[in-house]
Amino acid sequence: MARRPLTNPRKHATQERSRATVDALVEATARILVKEGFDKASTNRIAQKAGVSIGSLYQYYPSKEALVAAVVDRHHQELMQIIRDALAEVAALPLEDAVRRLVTVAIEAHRIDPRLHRVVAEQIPRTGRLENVGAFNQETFALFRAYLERHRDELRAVDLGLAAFVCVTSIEALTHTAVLHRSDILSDEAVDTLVDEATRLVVGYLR
Amino acid sequence: MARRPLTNPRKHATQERSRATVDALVEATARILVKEGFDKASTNRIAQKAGVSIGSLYQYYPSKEALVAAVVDRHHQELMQIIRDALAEVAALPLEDAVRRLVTVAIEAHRIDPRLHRVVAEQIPRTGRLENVGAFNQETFALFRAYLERHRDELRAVDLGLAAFVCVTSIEALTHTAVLHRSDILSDEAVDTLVDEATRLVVGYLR
DNA sequence: ACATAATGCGAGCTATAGCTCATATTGTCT
DNA sequence: AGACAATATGAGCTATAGCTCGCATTATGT
Repeated sequence: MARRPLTNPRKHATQERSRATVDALVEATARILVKEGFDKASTNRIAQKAGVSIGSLYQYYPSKEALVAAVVDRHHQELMQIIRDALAEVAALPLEDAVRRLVTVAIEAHRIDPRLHRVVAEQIPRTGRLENVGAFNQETFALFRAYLERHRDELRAVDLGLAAFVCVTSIEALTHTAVLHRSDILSDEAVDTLVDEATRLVVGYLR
Repeated sequence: MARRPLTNPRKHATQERSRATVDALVEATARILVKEGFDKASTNRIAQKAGVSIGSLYQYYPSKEALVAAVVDRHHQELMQIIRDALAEVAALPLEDAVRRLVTVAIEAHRIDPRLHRVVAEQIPRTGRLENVGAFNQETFALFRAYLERHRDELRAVDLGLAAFVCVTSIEALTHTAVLHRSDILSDEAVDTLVDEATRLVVGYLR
């Protein structure tokens, strides 16, 4: 296996000024990745676009990969928060309502910044953040599983861990693929149909 | 958008000897990608491992990306053939039998060489082969849709194009994710359960 | 105000990746 | 056998990416 470069930030910035620098670097990295692709995202270019010197860049991030990883992590934090909120929101709703809402939220989340989402998905293997993604998914599985446990009376007999895997993976794939490769399915009228179908898929499976 | 390097082969090799050269190059690229990762796959290294001079490499492939694209394409051809065969095989089977068989085949296909499969999945964005993947999926959708048309009497009223999208995307995601990230679900005993669940998901949705 | 720490700077070094081209070898055809 | 095309070779050029380091500037605390 290839040895990966370090991807953790170097210092923890304490002053206001330096936090701004760090933010600018991550933001610039994201913008360049989206607009110009990974290859154009050289450290010099990132520093330039961030309005920061190359020296400062290396004070906070030990490598280009670390910056990309920061972008990936930031995006994942945002997504996880959306998922947590959504699952808290639907905790008491009956199965079908809950699933429908979750599917809708998933589509909305993917639509916030599809280009960044695509880039993040593409860059994950490079960042050595695959394990993090594993953890990320684990949390989602666990949260959804908790919902299922609470609503066990609405379900058929089924291993809840496995069911959570099946449902979450399917919903994620459908929304992800639709947003990134099938914008035709997502016209304002068509979205509702997709939501209906995904809901039916999951609900039909669970009971 | 970033301009991508050319990814098409340069000349078409006619003699026996040169075809061997080309094969060795693609094979070496695949091996290096799997064992050492994209960064270590320099053109010099590929040529060396293929037992071919760097000059010869550039006679057939204009860039490193072209070689990676060749690996991706080759893998996709193989997968598509498996899918075509499987769908031909189940064409006359009733819904549940057909789906169960397809899910099984999908898992088997992913298991042939999981590490290569993972690498290919990771490298697709870099190769500019996303459109090809689109086409690849289009064909799969079309083939499965044809099956659905033939068995319409077993299905509820549903847009077959959309249904094909939902089913194929779900099956692909479940098998892909299970093989790459959840080997626990794929122990010899557990596979059957996964097959059952995936089958139930899809069949329940379709009727 | 001064000392000390935190942050910022950017010219320039090192390494290596991608690639070319002049030349040599091997195959094909008559 | 000779001529022409196809294929193979690898030393070495060019460009640029990643990164360091010595020094300048700005903040903090007393």
